[in-house]
Amino acid sequence: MDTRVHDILRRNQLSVTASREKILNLFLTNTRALAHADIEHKAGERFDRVTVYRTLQTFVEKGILHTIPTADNSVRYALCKNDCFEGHHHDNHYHFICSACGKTECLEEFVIPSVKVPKEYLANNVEIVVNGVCAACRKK
Amino acid sequence: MDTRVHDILRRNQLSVTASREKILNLFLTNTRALAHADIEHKAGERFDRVTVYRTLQTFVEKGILHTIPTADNSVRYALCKNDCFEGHHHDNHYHFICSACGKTECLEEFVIPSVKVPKEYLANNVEIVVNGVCAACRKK
DNA sequence: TATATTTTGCAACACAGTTGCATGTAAATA
DNA sequence: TATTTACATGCAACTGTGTTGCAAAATATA
Ligand SMILES: [Mn+2]
Ligand SMILES: [Mn+2]
Ligand SMILES: [Zn+2]
Ligand SMILES: [Zn+2]
Repeated sequence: MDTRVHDILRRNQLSVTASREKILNLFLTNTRALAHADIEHKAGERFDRVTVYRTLQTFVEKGILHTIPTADNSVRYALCKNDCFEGHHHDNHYHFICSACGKTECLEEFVIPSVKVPKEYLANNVEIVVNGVCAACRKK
Repeated sequence: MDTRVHDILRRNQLSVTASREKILNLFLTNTRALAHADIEHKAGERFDRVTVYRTLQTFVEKGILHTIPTADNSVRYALCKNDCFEGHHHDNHYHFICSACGKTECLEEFVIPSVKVPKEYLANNVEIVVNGVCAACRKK
């Protein structure tokens, strides 16, 4: 169990429970984003489906996780950087999904390009998802 | 009923049925993208849920409609331009969703900006959805 | 019009996600 | 540490969305 797990939960005024520890640990020990099903399989078996849903919901509300929109309309979750907090996400980055292995990554190192909108329109937020093949899969 | 309805169906080797006419007409007489629920309400009442699903599926396969990914994971459909055909979509544009009225538009007039990916990665396809407020809603 | 081919509606199902409520567990307090 | 209080969990039941098989109906074709 990653040592940060306990701290992150306390910092967010969450009581430390087995399911929260287990699920948060999954994200701290994996670089890739996880779908609900991944979590239910890896952490699950031991926890009720509803508990997994509620835990993920809580983590998103607290700014511990953020969701990633995908073209196939399945929700994935990834760790937020430290500057997200309750009700205020600042996840100014876009995402990459490998079509071969399904790996989903936050690309935090690149700047979101500016995107045009029609005259008189106001753009608040730009969601970008890049589909492609990751380095590991290209070598195969 | 829009005069193009019949032609579009025949051009795509689809038999002309009441549900296909009605649903296709909805898209030709609306500029905005429609969700399944919109269609079921506007065209529905008269058609079975399953028929609406199958009709939309067929239209997407034929290249008459394309789907739009949204952050809230609900599928929306919009008319393709003429250069899409069976199994080959060429919808190189991004989308705008108004957070006030829900209007969803294809922004065909702008170029998709180039987006960086990590070294050794291959980018195949970039999905962009801009959330904001449309001109009509800003004036209110 | 008669026939072959598609499409439709219905029922039944699968799956994701939500809600209410009683019980169990963690945190706060004494 | 023992007690109290607040919160998290599991279960059952439910809703919404999308799919499938099949018989009946509608369409296209000759
Ligand atoms: Mn991210
Ligand atoms: Mn479009
Ligand atoms: Zn990969
Ligand atoms: Zn609007």
